[in-house]
Amino acid sequence: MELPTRYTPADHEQPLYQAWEDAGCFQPKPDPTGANRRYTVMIPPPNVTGALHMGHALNGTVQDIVIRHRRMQGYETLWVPGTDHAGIATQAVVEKKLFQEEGKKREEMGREAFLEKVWEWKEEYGSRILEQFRRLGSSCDWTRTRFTMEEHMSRAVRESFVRLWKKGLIYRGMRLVNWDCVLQTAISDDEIEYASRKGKLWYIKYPLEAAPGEFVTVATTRPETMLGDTGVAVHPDDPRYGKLVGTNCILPFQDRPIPIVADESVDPEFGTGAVKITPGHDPADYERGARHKLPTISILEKDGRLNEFGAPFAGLSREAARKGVVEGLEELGLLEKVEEITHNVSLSDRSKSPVEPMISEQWFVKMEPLARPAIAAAKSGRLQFRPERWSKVYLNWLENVHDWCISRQLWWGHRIPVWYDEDGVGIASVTDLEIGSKHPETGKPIVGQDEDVLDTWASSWLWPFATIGWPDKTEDLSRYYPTQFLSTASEIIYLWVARMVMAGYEFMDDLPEDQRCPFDTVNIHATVLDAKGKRMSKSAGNGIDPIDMIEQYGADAVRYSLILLTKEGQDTKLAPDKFEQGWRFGNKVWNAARFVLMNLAGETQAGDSSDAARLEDRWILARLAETIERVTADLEAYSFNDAAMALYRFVWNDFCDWYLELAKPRFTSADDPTGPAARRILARVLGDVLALLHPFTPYMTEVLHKALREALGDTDPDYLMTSAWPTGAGLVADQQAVTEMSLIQDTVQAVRQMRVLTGVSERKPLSALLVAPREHERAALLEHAPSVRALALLEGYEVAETGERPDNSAAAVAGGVQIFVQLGEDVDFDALKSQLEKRAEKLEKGIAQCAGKLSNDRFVQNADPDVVEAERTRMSELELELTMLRENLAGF
RNA sequence: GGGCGAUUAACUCAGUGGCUAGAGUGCCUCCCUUACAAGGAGGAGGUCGGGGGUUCGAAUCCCUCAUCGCCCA
Repeated sequence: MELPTRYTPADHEQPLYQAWEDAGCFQPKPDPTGANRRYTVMIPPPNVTGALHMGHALNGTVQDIVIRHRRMQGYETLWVPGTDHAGIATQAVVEKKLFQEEGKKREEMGREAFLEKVWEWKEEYGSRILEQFRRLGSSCDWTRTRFTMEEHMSRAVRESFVRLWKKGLIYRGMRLVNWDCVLQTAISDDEIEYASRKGKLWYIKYPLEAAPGEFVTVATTRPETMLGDTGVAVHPDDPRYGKLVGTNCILPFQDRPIPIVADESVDPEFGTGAVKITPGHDPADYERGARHKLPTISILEKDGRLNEFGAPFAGLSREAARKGVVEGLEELGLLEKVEEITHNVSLSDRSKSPVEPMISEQWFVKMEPLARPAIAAAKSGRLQFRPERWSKVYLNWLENVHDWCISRQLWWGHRIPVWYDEDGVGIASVTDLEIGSKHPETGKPIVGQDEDVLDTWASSWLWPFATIGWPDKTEDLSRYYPTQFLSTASEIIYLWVARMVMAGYEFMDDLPEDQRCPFDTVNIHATVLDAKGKRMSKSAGNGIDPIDMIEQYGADAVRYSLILLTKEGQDTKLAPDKFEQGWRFGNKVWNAARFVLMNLAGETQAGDSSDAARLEDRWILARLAETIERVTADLEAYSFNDAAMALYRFVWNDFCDWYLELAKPRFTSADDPTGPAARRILARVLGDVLALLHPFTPYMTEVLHKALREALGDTDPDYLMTSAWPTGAGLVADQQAVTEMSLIQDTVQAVRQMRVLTGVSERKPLSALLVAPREHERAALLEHAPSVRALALLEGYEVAETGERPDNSAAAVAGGVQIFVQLGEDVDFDALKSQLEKRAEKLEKGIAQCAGKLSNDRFVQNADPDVVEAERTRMSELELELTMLRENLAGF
């Protein structure tokens, strides 16, 4: 089997992905152990209008690692993919497209025709982000792909709505909500973005009713809202205004008297310390107004124009009204001053227009009863967060939860399943109610359905169970719920995670209490930042497109790099060249595999510790055993970065740097008796490494696995993806081999260092005398002489208990072994000498530290006996080495 | 304003009480040795943000200050 010298991801990725999919590898298979272990992950459904960004790529990688690892362990695994219908975003995209391409507005088309256009758009463009998840290698079961607007999800949404309705948890009311005047809908908090803008602070004088010619001055950034003012607030302890509390001032333009009230929430430092109260257009004022029983006036129409309460500016847009108000105040002499300020403004995520807090009639869900079990789940440990600290964010939100505004004035979404009779009395129903049919409670004829749709989250909070059948009692639902792992971004903890937990407890109520929580572990992945530490965002244009990186470096490199760079829960700064690390590692693995394959020479068996013929065999298999154990434990603990690092070190620093080099001489002569053992061990190590790496780098490992299996004579190998996870069977964690091997490594490195520091070519054969006073080191150096000689290129090789330094020799120390190497005539020892001196200083420092500790009675008495013993051992090792070093230095 | 996180080598980051504080990149010297020059061998480089405290012992725990960032209001 010949592999090309380089791996070309583009040649393999898509065909391989297709092959896996065609073979049904992504679909759940029963646990072969018969233990019925199952592992389910639900993808956080990306926005159907979205494109893959680095956060998705990281999160997709994390989920795929988890699911591939569990699949290989034999769990019956299911990863459900899908998208959410993103009400506002999608409607806005389609509206914009329609207007640009056909010059049509949705109002002209009507609801049904418009929704048809949205579905057409979805069919054409809506699978883009899922296609991008495929590029990443995500092993989702695509046969179970879900979309929050599909028929089945609709039924689930209606069922959930009706259940809550029947329990009295849904109500309708006039509330202050975030209003998008362009899209003309209520929007949720998460659909708002904040931008720092230059603005003005206007100081407006309100005449005092009882004292003509005197004023109270309020400062505001939004002067036009004064038309809806119903009061002025000051801090109760503010001496400037104490005597005014309880009196009225007169609202300019409308000459309405409004009261001056004292309220703790006022910041005396802001502006003049007196603030206008506009309950109809400011959330803080809404609460102040409620506390002081002030009326609420809404001065805006749904499109942002002023209504009759905005007199004398009725009919003007917000912007025109502001201009009119400011000019009018100037004319009236009521504008005290204007300051330039920088402040945060709230913009609608989609329309980029300023968000207008506005009173309107909306549907709400009472959250407090739903929150209770969700709080208990986190407190009892039933629900775990990783990193744990995020549970605080979750609990803080749930413990201060507000009722949830679930209605949106959109067309694209689940229409609220409420029908009204002629008196406007509503009833929720799972099935459509015919116009003219009798209202089940009032008996009066039904006249129509509520026009509004539900917030997208009102469907996505059902995701963990509605995707697998709920409200039907399906086989999937009973098999795969509750799930085990949810990985998502921190900003979505309360918007989505908390709501899913609430929904799980509320709607999966036919399960025992501890089975209702929708997942065991919530993993909060790192936030991906740009090279300057700023959040990547489309609007800032500082994002790195994962697909570009996949095309440049390959999906495996992108995945592995992301995991190497990202310690769980710690934000990560990313630049395009960071992906080189994963790419280099892939190249290393590829070439190590090439070496193995070109040296197998017909061997068909992968070996184990019983094959070990030499020290390096016992050593690499011991290290393999350690690595398998470590990686398995790390993955089970969701420590992806640790697992990836452990594999990196094993593959590069142990297998490639040492084992492959030591194996080479065993293949040069065909009759080397240890050749077959080396071949079997290479096959074993490579095979296990590919399996361990597979969750991280699925494509390349699958390609190499096939090549390896074929080289071992397996003509029709199984996919690595569905092969068994390594267990370390047959491997001995031989600690003595590890210790002996490090003596060999230290000795070789000491000789290499001598060569470089004295300028003697690494290709020039030399003679060495190794003086090892201790028997075990002497024995090891003798036994493993071929290894040392090969790696250090030593022609002459002598090991002795005692010995004098030969003339013209360089000297070094490796642990308790003195190394004398004859380099030839006229060699400059200065560099070597100063290196040895530096080493001696370091040893002295270490010895001083040890001595300090050991001479401290309190250390000896209080510290763990093992620690004290280790310190003593270390001290004597350092002293031995220093003594040898001093002898050597004296000889230069 | 509230909460959270970060500050360790030139850069990006590991390292939560005990080996001589590590890795990748970058840098310097040497090497195209038949897996890989996308590589190999060797090397330089850190008073672990400042200050205080706890401890036999602190990068690690506590307090405090500073700077940066994120989330929420």
